[in-house]
Amino acid sequence: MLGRPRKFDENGAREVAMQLFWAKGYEATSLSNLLAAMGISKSSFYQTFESKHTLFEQCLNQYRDILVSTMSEGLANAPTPMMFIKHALVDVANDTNDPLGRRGCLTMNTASEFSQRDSNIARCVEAGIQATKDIFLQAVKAAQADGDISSNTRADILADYLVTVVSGLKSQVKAGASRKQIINTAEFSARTLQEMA
Amino acid sequence: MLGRPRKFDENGAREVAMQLFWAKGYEATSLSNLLAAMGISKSSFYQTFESKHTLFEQCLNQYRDILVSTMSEGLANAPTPMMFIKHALVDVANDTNDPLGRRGCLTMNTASEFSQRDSNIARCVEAGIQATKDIFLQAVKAAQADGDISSNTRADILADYLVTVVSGLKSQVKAGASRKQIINTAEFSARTLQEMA
DNA sequence: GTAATATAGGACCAATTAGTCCAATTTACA
DNA sequence: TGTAAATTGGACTAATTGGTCCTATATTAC
Repeated sequence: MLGRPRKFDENGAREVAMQLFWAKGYEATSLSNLLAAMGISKSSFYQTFESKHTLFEQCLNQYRDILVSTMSEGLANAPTPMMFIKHALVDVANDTNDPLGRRGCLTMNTASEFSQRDSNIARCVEAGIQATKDIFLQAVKAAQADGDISSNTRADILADYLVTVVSGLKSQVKAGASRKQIINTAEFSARTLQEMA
Repeated sequence: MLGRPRKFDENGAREVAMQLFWAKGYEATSLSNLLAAMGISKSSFYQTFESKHTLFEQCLNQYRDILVSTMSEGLANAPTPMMFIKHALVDVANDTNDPLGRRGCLTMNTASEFSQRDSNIARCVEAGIQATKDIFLQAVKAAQADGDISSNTRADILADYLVTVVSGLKSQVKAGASRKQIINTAEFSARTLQEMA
């Protein structure tokens, strides 16, 4: 290794950028915003991350990876798969606590902002959705094996349903829904899985 | 009435603008885009609509009004309230047919883009959500009276649930979900209402 | 010491943005 | 015919955007 070593932590800076993109969206996050938050100069930025767009794609993937590992751990550590599912739904209500929480899901925010206009981004978005769907699918199959969820409906349909409901709940939070309302909707959705014939 | 009459149709121009905002979002729709689509000059634009932001608020309200009247008619003309609800869910699948359909819901798109940053917009968004919620509430109560939906769950909770699921479905379409997947999820959601004890 | 690399900072750029203003023109009605 | 109002189009702002480039400096390994 030759030359002066990097003073800032690349992953840390990317994490900061991800938080900004998550809260404000891609377009609304200006380069100045990024530089200020990341605490680096424009020169360092372009040397390290190539462009705003490249950095954004990295952030999208990082978000997905974090989400996947968080969910996987959640599933592994949950008392039962069904309790993991229920928690995944009801936990969205906690996003209502501080204003910072009302930022939705970076993947779905991105889908909304410009997956239609950028096929690279669209692929990142689809990969992100698929990743969480896979975890829900695992959980549903296990819950069906446990008898907590009826096997009359195909597991992949239930996984799609869960992804849809969670993304709907996150949207509602972002749109201003109350904590109580999110809890009610989440609990009802969980009940539908348990009580369907 | 004095002076030269307006050559273009104000409501028509607003409608065109609404379509653009709906498809691309507020920021991504530039003034040039608007002028070209609306077919008027910059001078006429500012004389008639005051500003891009003002026009956008008008479009949001117009969108809500159209949605409300469409849904109200749908409910009034449906064979049963339950069939209206089911149709509202399954019909989202038709958005997958042409790429133009994959633009989500203007109200929720707006919530995602910048309801956090603009309290006026946030109020428009909340009013829009409340309006569709009210119609679903009406439908649910009627379906409960018909015995098509159990009365064991409060109607307002089911209305919130419906708003959440529909917005989730629209998000999934925008993110690239297949028609089949939307139909499956929508039909399952409809079944949950019918079969819950 | 020297080569290699990272740093900060600032000059610079071309493009785009929403918005203002003005002049010239068109159209109606009284 | 004159006045009021709407039209177009273009000139013009001030600001911001993402991005490039250059210089000077700092820090490391060899």
